Amino acid sequence: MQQLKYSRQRESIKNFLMTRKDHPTADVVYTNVRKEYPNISLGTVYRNLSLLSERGEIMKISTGDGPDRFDGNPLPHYHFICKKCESVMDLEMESIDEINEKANANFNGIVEGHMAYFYGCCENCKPN
Amino acid sequence: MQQLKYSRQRESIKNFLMTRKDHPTADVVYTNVRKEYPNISLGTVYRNLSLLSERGEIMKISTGDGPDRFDGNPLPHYHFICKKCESVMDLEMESIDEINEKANANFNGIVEGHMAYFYGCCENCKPN
DNA sequence: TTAATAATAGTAATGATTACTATTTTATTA
DNA sequence: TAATAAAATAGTAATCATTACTATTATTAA
Repeated sequence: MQQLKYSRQRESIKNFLMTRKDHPTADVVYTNVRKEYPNISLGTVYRNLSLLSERGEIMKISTGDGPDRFDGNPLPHYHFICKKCESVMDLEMESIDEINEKANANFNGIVEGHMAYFYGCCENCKPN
Repeated sequence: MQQLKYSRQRESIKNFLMTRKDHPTADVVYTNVRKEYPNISLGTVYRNLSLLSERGEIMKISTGDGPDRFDGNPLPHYHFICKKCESVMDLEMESIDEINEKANANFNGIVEGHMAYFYGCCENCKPN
C-alpha cells in the first residue's frame, strides 16, 4: 500500500459521514462537502470513499440496486433496507457469525466471512 | 403484471442458464445464446433475465462488485464468492433463517427477509 | 385471418464509477 | 526556510453495466 498524505478534502468527507446516520451515496457526500469545498470534484469524493473503506475507516454498503452507500461507522454491524422508501438503517442485533460455520460445514474451500443485509418495511412505511 | 407471451429467445436463455452451474453474467448468456440466435440483442437478454427473476424462475445474484450474475436454480440457497478467482458457487448448508428473528428483535419495522453471501478462498485457489 | 398486443433487434441514452493529466498540496530533507 | 519528492486534486473524458426508445416482427385470441 502506498503511503498516505493528509488532505483537507478527505478529512471533510470523513467528518461529514460521521455526522450522518442515513448512509448517504457518493453523490450526496459530494453535494454536501461542496458547501465547504466548492471546487471539490466528484472523482475526489469517490477516490477518498474507496480509500477510506479500504483502510477500514468507513464502511461501503452495496445494496445490489442503486448506487453504493457509505457508513461513517466502520465497526461490524448489519443494515436494514426498506423496500418501500429505500432508506438504509442500522440494526442492533446479536452476532450471527455462526452462519460462517454453517456455510463451511459441507464446503471444500475456506469461508472467511459473509455479507448480509435485511429487508422489509421500515417503521415509517409500516401501515398502522 | 402484464400478460406474458412466449418467446423462443426467452426459452433459449432459460435453457442455457439451466445447463450452467457457474452463474454467468448477462454478457456470457448473450454470447452463448447468440450461437442459437445470432441476431438476439443484449437488451433482449437483459429484459428476459429481469423478467425471469421477477417471476421467480431464475435467481439474480448481485455481488456488489462487477456485473450481476444469474442462477438457473431459483430454489432458495446461498452462494460463495472466491476473493481470488471471483468465481461464484453454490453452497449446500442448513437454513439460517433464524437470523431474521435476530434482526427483528430490537427493530421497530418489519424484517421480511435477508440477502447474504459468503466469501473466502475456493478449493482451487487454496494453497496446498 | 385478422386484430391486439407483447417481444424483438438495433440503437441511443443513462447512471455510477473509474481513468487520465496537468497542477497544487503535503511532507521530507538539505 | 528552501528545494525536492510524492501524493492528492480538479476537471474532464472514458468505461461499464444496464435501461430506454422505436419501428418491426412474432405470438396469441377472437
